[in-house]
Amino acid sequence: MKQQIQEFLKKEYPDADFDVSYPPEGFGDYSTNIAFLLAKKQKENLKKIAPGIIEGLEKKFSKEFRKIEVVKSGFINFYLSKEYLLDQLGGFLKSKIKFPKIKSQKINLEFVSANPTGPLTLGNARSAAYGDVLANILEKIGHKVIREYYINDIGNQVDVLTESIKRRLQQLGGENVEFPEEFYQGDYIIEFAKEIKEKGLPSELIKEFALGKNLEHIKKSLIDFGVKFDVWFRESNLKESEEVDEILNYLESVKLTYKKDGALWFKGSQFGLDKDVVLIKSNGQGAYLLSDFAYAKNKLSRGFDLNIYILGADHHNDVKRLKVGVRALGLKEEKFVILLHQLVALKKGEEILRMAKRKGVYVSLDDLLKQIPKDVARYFFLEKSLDAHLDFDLELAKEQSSKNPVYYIQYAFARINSVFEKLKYTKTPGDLGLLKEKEEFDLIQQLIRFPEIIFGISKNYQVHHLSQYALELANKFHKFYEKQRIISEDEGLTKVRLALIKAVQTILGETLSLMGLETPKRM
RNA sequence: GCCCCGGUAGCAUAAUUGGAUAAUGCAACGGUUUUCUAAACCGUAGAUUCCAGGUUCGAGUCCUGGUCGGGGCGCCA
Repeated sequence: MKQQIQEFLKKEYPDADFDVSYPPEGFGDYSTNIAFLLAKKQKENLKKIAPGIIEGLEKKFSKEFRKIEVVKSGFINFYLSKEYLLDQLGGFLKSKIKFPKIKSQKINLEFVSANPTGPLTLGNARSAAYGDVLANILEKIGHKVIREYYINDIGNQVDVLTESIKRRLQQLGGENVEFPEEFYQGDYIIEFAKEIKEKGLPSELIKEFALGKNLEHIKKSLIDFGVKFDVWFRESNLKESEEVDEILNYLESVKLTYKKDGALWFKGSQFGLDKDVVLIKSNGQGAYLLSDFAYAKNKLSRGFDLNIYILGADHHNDVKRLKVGVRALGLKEEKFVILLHQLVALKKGEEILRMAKRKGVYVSLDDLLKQIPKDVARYFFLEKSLDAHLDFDLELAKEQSSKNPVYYIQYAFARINSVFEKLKYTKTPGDLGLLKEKEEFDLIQQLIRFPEIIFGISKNYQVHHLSQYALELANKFHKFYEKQRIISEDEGLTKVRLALIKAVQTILGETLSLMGLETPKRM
């Protein structure tokens, strides 16, 4: 309905700037600020303009609303009619959730993409939970989504990894070698070394062994966390690809590259970067940025209409560079969306530590999942905006795990189920008109927002709105449940109330599964 | 020094992207169960939205300056 109002107003008043939003309680179901924005623009009196707008709306939506009115503040408020609400409820019961129509796009969603140099950290977990749910939502609304993980399997960090293992091997052999700070300090490196020693692997295979081992581990952690990828894309595949040559040739042809100190530079400063950047290092190897450019081009060549990246805030500089690169290469900028998530720090008592894989200072996703259930962990990340900085206190998380709001939502689901164990819903809703109570209509109103919320998130990527929504729906159900009896002497009423909670359960189930959470029948 | 993100109740966060009375969970206090699951419900208390200006019908949200915290400014990825 929200979109319908929006579309209608847009058509009627093409150059008006306005919003349709959910008002605070007591001001109807929807509201718009078009009246005073239009009044301002046309330098007209609000009182003169509003009636005309309302008249048009009333004509168009005579069935949907029982009241459309302008209030003192200038908002136009919409009150849904009982008939419309019941009609929508009927629709839900036939399991037809009508989503706003969209143009289906082929979307590449890249997330996590942690270096295969060790276990996933909580920062990676955040990206994993958020990306997974965003993908679910985009699919729900009708897009085709590929979940992609970019593996940085070449470059300096891989060499450091390999060298770290070699040193540990030497130490195992009783040699007294240095182990510098910049090497990977984690215990898993020692484990790798032990295994390599046992198997007697030759030194040239150490790199592949370590990468393989780490990747395997990463995949397993992600599966434990309920996250699956469609494509695992190796950076090394780009190395010999035509994309790299095309990029270099193109940039050269438009004179955006030059040589200096034995390296090949890209004139990023012409596009607003602080300084130029290296594409090919003086040792002849491509810099990571060259891979990034090639990767972007590669994604387009695979026919994606939209490419979404979810990156940690420590990459914010890369965002600029990537965007500049896309522009310089003449690729379509609007096909690239980059979302940054703020970092997750580690809190131990009063101390706050920055996670660092190399230093071995981190909590891994595995550690987390050993301490708290998967659903609690996922929800913890899903309820927060990407912009929120997180100081993660594992002890506190463990302690409060049983109080996590996720159980509030799941409990509503289970409660409904237990009613159905007493009395089954027979697939005939009966006379919906018997629904009269406030709690009942609050529930229906919340139900019909579901497609609107999903649509909203598919546009603004604010995944945490979904957990918010689920919480509200559960809240409205619990209130209803406490106040009104579902199974009663009154057969007709019992029937429609069963139908109502059936619809609630359907939508609750949808939100839970979109978030990748269990739908428990009992708790 | 420059760039990005944040500062909201004791704690952790929201606020539909400039809207109406700043919301939720945890923590605190009081109450509700012979009836479909009390992991619930009802109520009380708790906020100068970091500070100072500004923009306008309207600012937690935008602008300027400051302040505190996180991150980034490499021929590392």
